[in-house]
Amino acid sequence: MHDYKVKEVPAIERLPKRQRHQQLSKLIEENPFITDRELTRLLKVSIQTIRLDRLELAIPELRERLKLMAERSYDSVRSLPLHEVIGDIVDLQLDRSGISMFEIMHEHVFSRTGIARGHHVFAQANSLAVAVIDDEIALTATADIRFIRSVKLGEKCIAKAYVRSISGEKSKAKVEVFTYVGEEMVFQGNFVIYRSAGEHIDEGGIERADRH
Amino acid sequence: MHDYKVKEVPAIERLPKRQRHQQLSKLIEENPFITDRELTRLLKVSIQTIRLDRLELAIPELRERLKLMAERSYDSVRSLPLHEVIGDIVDLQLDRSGISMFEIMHEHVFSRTGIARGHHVFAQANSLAVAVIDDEIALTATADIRFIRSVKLGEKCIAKAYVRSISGEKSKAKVEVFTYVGEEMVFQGNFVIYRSAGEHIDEGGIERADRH
DNA sequence: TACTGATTTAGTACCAGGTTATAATAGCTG
DNA sequence: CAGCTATTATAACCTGGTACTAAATCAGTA
Repeated sequence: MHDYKVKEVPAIERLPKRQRHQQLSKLIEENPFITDRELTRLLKVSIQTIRLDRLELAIPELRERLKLMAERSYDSVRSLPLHEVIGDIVDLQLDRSGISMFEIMHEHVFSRTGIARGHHVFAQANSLAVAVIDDEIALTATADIRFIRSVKLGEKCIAKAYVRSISGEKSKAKVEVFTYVGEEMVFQGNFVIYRSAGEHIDEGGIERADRH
Repeated sequence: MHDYKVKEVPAIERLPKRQRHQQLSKLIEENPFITDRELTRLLKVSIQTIRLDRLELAIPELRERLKLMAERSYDSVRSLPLHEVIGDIVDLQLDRSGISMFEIMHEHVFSRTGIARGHHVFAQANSLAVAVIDDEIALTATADIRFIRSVKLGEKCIAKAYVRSISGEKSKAKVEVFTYVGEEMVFQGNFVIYRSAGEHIDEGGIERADRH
């Protein structure tokens, strides 16, 4: 039984499936939270096809994907129940103070000078200022910042944030952040952070917020 | 109907449940990957009790926990774009003005609210402010910024930078940046940018911070 | 034309890890 | 004893799948 014949012909019109596979991979990579059912809508094929595709491409099911992501992050996370932060939080006292560490890598510097781009240093400080606020929603309102000296490739930035006032205005908090490399202060910022002040914003998304 | 009488009595022997709650919280915090069934083994109570406990303590089920963790990590993994200018420069007149465009994507927002993280909006403005300075080295010295309204997923931010002063101080330039979504101003910042001003700042041997 | 084989769709049974609701039981306590 | 809480049991249902079988569709080719 001469089984082969597909190989001999260049198989020009075998594209549709390949294309779909590419699209599928891309879609899932872009949004790992997508279900097969949602994918059927996007790719216009049956759910079985989606599943066969995932099987062929060795893409695990939604739950496995989320579990893998959770595991990966769990390893590197020091059990903060928190928001997203640039830099590693090494200490955090909500509504009081916080410390994060951020090492300047290649991708953070101007390649020609090895000097860190300002917004990375800012991002560390900003996300720490947001993280230290103990509230459901915290957004930066204003910031007054000073880059005291430039930070270079390989340096470790230690940012220390202090919540200065929660008084009076309930919906705003003032946070001071100082970033050091060693003993030396390299950045200083005064942030005003909007906070939800105990209000509950329900997006119908993930949480089940109400439940009583 | 006075619902409370537990309060009146010191409730000395109400401990077992409280204790279990404490243990439960701790166990789940230590290992968020644990299932209810495994918890029954550890706490020696029925699975219903575990679930009632989680209900009371507002601890979501395993899958929700993993999803939350995955979301947190997914957000932070995609921190800041690593390269050069953030946003697309659509117009640039060195030492005068510049315009860049930056679309807020999934990776720029808090997943729960769809609101962009401040440092991305800042990053666009900052990198534009640096780009507009016609010098070998340009670094942010200070910035005074205001987030006028929050920017949301899908919105296109148009940042316009104007170089306000090169006078007097040769080594500093003042740059104003306004960021708009449509007609609406969403961010405003005053940047002071250090520039090499013909002088040669020897940083790691190479010059020119940016551009191209 | 009929056969072959890949692809796609459909349908069923089953699973984990739950939620929701309802009821029964145990244990104390006034 | 009634009345209460806490616990356990039972059953129906849900999501987002896996595993398997089978049928339908299309393309090529002998």
